[in-house]
Amino acid sequence: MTSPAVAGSGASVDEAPADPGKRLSSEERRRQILVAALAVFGARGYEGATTDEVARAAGVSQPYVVRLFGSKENLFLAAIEDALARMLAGFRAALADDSPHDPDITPEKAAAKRIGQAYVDLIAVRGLHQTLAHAYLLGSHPAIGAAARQGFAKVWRFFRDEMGLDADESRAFMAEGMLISTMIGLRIVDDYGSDPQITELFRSCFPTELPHVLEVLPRGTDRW
Amino acid sequence: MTSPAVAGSGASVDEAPADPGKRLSSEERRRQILVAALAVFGARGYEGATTDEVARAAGVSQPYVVRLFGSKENLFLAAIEDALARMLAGFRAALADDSPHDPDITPEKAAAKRIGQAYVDLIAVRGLHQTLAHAYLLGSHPAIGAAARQGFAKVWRFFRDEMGLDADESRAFMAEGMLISTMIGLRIVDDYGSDPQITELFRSCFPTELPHVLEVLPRGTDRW
DNA sequence: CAATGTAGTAATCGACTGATTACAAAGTCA
DNA sequence: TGACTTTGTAATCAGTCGATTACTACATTG
Repeated sequence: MTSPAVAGSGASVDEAPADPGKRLSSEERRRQILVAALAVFGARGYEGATTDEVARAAGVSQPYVVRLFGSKENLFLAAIEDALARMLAGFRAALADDSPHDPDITPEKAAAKRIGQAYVDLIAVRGLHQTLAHAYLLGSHPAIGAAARQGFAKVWRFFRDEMGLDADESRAFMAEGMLISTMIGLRIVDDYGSDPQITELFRSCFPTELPHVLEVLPRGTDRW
Repeated sequence: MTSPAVAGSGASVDEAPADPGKRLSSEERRRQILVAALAVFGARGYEGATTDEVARAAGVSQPYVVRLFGSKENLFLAAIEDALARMLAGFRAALADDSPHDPDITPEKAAAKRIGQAYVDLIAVRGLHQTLAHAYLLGSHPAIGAAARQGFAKVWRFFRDEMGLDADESRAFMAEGMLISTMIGLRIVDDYGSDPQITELFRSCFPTELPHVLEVLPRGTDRW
């Protein structure tokens, strides 16, 4: 395994392997591998990703990845659980944030804006949105499908119960989220500025966060 | 190849192989294979699907699938092109439909409703929504990513130019579409009725089309 | 009927990949 | 120091999959 950097059919996901020869606790190594896994699974999907690519991105050997997580399937399940936990943590922090906001809008509107921003900010966690989106499409898979449904329902419950939105508002929120995830997975940002239609679509989706999004999203030849 | 019906790790997609021994024109066979491809790619994704599974679903041998389309990648590209053409054809038919509508709503609202309905009706084309959604997540893939971006932009242009929506309305439309695709890919319908939260989410997404959706969407042990 | 083109398959190959095994090296602690 | 645990790798295997090759059977046409 570990083919000599043949650069597969498309993007390569190169995480910094950190300084070599360093021994870490298995817990810390596990966290590193999860970060790498989000990037690789996000770019290639569950089946398209290889444990070897995750390993190289994390700076460890392929067998070690398999041993730490038991199997590729378990690694993917751990990755989406991690992604979901990060997302809900970000949402809860944004919800609890009581810094002064524009007095012209209601506190509910202000909270909604913060949470939308938190969702967009998660773009910075490489592959998080894409990995979740991939998981959402694997409903037919016995193990992954069940986990994905549970995760999706968890987000729904956050909007309904913790944020206090009604069903229609929650649906609208999730719909915007799915669109944003789709556009990230599409790498539509690559065409921003070149195609006027795409530019318009992009502007419409990130009305306020545009500068931040363009900054945090690698473009052009940059691969992730 | 063609393992003896070992039923992979999850769903099996069994298309009727029609009566055997029948020779068809390559054009007709191509169409059959595209139907099978949508079902298989939709359930398993691009990398997860195998040309052998597509072949069995279409009732032909695996090498013939490869020969007719050149490669698995070309087959996938043909599948998403077919899916998109079907979708836009459905949209255009719904837009042109001038049957009498509720006089309480504007013609624009009525057209929007018809097109939403047309989108939901495409659920009947097995795997169409899911295959497109998979394609949308492969933005990093050199060939598929480019095709997916073009297709996505095509839909956007339909809403803006042919349907005459403004940017915000178009975005809202596409967002709802992405949410619907996600819920289909998740197979959330499987949990409809069992989990009250899911039932609510589902009802919120298909407010009017619910009976039709529940009818057209196979549930429970039924695999697709 | 011969000739040529078209639809289709069986067999098989080479590359890839997840997993396993066996082993090495570094820390830990009595 | 020496036994034991933990982190980590090299080597390799068995299964899978897309693609290729070589072939057969049916159809069409002159």
